[in-house]
Amino acid sequence: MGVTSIAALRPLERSRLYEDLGERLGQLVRESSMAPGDRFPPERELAHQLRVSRTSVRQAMVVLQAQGFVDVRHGEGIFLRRIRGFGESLPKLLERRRRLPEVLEAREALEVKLAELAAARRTKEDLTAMNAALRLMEREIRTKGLGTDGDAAFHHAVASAARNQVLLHLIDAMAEAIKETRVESLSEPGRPPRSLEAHRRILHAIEAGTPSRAALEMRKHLRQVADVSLLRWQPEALKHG
Amino acid sequence: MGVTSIAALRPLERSRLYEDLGERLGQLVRESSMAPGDRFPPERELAHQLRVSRTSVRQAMVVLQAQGFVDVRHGEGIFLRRIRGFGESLPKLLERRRRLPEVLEAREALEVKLAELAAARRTKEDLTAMNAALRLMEREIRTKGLGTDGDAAFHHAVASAARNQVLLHLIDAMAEAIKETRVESLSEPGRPPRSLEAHRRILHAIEAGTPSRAALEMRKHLRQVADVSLLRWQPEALKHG
DNA sequence: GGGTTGTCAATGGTTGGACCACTAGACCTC
DNA sequence: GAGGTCTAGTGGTCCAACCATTGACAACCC
Repeated sequence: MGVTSIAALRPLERSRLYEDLGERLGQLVRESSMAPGDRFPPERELAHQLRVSRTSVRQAMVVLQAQGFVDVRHGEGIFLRRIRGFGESLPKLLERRRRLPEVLEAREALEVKLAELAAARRTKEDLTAMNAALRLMEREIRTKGLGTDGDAAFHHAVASAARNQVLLHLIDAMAEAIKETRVESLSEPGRPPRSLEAHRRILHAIEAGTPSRAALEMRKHLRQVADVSLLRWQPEALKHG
Repeated sequence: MGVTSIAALRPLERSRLYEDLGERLGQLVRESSMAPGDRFPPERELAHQLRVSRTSVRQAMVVLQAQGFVDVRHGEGIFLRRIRGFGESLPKLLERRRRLPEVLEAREALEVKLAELAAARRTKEDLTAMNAALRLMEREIRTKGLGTDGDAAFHHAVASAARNQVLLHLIDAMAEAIKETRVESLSEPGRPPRSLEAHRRILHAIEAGTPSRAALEMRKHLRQVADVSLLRWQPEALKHG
């Protein structure tokens, strides 16, 4: 075995200072019995005590603010909003491949509802978009592709038709992880044509305006998607690393 | 009517510079035909062209990075990851009260699935927590409270029992908005005791380990919650401002 | 020629310090 | 006491410098 496989020689990746600070602040929150509404020490003091510049503290805070964990009020101070998951961002959570089973479950939760709503609210334009997506998928498959682009376009069209920005935002936040599940699933032999058929059934239900049937077809479809060895659920206890 | 109600005199809230920058970058992304993978201009140049300090550009980028919209690579540059929803954070989206109907729909999507999973995966400890939550809710109601704390504790216990960190993260991100819907709903006359009953039925299903029934009961419960005038769906077109 | 090494410019990462803007509370005046 | 004024504390923004990483290319060596 060559030197390249020695664990100690893998490229060491340095985290950014503001990320470390975020974690540190998480510790602070969890270990100091702070409650929602409590004020943090001033930025200047945090900077001094943690031996970093105020700029770095601010970067950390700006992120926490955007994630809704703290409330930064000009002239007043920085206040804790919620404790659970403090500092954990979804992108970071989704990076780990072993989370794919969880992603599938979340995807089902969201997309079944999206299909249901889409059946009730879709416009003519929405249906046009869905049809176009399926034609694209068909073309991809005919030319020996997996049909991932058409697949993605279809699900996006459904999500748009549901007219719910909150749901749309949640599903978008998982977009990248979902893409992985899509590739994983469509790579299974014989899968693309079956997937196309499933999509057609979903579209018919949405076209017919029958929410419950749309939900049902979407659920069936996603269960099928999840039925790939790599994507199956494993209890926490069995996972390594 | 006093001067206090003149719209122009409401406390004008200044947005932060980095927030504006985020939006501006969003414009840039949408209007300049950038594609995922493309590189942004260097921070220094953006700062110069937008007439702001590099610090402010960096704050904006740090947020976008945390939200997964860009990829910041030391020594290389900043790269676009995804376009849809660029710069829109969930907390900001949820701030608007008129989104409550959408929140309810998202909540149903997630919690029905959580209940289903909880019925399959709950441990003895999970059930203990759920029972404790219901006892708390009962106590609150007996003392003329709304039972919101017990309600929250119960739903949290269910979410934990589902053993899915992704779903947990999503529901947590909406925690504050959900709290509003909870108060809104439990304030309806006669609602708390009925809500408690619904919770009992959910718990029984989870206890019995019957996912489909747990899902059903949770759905019924949440439809009930949503049945309050303020929380009903209104099409975009009818909304003001 | 072909690989190795050194150098350098571009670019993000971090710092310290200055000054601005907002808030709440202390204080003063009447 | 009501009202205004002042001020200390705190976040918001800017600047200029320097550090760290990357990639490209020149210089070198065999």
